[in-house]
Amino acid sequence: MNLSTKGRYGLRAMVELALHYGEGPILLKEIAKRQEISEKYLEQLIIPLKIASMVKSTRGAHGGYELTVPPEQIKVYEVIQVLEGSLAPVGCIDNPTICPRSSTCVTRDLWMQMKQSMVKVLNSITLAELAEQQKSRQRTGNLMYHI
Amino acid sequence: MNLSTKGRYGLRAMVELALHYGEGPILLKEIAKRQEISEKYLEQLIIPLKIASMVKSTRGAHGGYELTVPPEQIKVYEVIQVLEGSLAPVGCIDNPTICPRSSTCVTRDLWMQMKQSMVKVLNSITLAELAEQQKSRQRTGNLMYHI
DNA sequence: AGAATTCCGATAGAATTAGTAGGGATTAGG
DNA sequence: CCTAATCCCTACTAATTCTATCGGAATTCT
Repeated sequence: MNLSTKGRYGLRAMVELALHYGEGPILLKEIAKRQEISEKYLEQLIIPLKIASMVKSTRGAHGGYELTVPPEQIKVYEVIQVLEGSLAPVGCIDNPTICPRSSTCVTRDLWMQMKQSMVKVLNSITLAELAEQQKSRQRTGNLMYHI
Repeated sequence: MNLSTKGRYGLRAMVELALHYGEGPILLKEIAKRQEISEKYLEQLIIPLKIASMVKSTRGAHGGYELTVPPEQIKVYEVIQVLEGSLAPVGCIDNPTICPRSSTCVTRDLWMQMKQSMVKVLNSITLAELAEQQKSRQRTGNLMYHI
C-alpha cells in the first residue's frame, strides 16, 4: 500500500508551483533543488501533469513551468489521480469484469470503501491550502531559528 | 496504491475460516478451492497469521486451520496489518526519521490522514460481519438461481 | 551565435510481487 | 507399524514495477 515517488514528488512539485503562482514560469531546476528531487527524474514526473493540462511549460531560456489555473481550484486528489492513477487498492474496483467474483465478493465492498475514504481526504484540500500551510511553517521555522 | 495478493487472498481465507468457526480444523486445500487460490501460495500467506496467533494449525491427517478466537473479536484491520504491514502510504508516517523533511512536510500530514481514514474503515468491521454478509449473499445467489 | 531550458527516447539496476517446486515432519486410522 | 493425509520449511524464479540515469534534440531568449 505504498504511494510511489511519482505521487509524492509530483505533489511536492505542485505545491512549489502553487507557492509561486502568478510569478511566471518557474525553473524545474529550482523546484528540484528546493524539494530535493533529481531534476532529471522530475522531468518525467511532470509530463503527465502537462498532459492533464494542470501545468503549462515555456521552453527555452527563461522558461519553466507554472500552474494553468489558480491553486485554489486544484484539489490534491486531482493531482494524485493524474500521477498515480486510481487510488483503488484492487483492480476490480474500477474494472469489475477482471474478476468473476466481483458481484458477490464481500471483501470488494471493503476495498471500495477504502478507496472512497482516501478520495474524500484528498478531495478535502486544495493546492492553495497546502501551499499556505507550507508558508506558515517556513515562517515558524525561521522564527524558531532566530530565537 | 495496490493491496497485494497477500492481503487480498489472506483476508478471503480468513473469511472462509470465520464461516466455519467452531467446526474444527479446516483443510487449506478446501479454502484454496473455495476461494480459488493456489494452495501452495496460500500455505505461505497463512504463515504470518499463524505467527500472529490469529489462526492455529493441526498437523497430520485430519489436520487443518482454524481461528484462535471467535470471528466477532477479529477486526479486518488486524488481519490486513498482519498480512500487509502498515497501511501507511509512505514510510515517513511510521518512521519519521527516514526523511529529514518529516517535521515540516505538509504532504506528510496528508498521507497521515489517508492512513487514518483507511484504518478507520477496516477497523469498523469484523470478520464475523464479513462472513455474515457472505452467507447472506450465498443465500440470495441460490435463491436467484432457483427462480 | 550561444546559453538556457524544456522535450524525448532509451536503458538499467534494484526491489517487489506472485507464485512454483520439492521434500521434510507430524498425525490419524487401519 | 504402515500409509495416507496434511501442515511445514527452504529455495528458486519469472515477471513486473520502481526509481531513476543518460544523452542529445528542439526551442527560445539575449
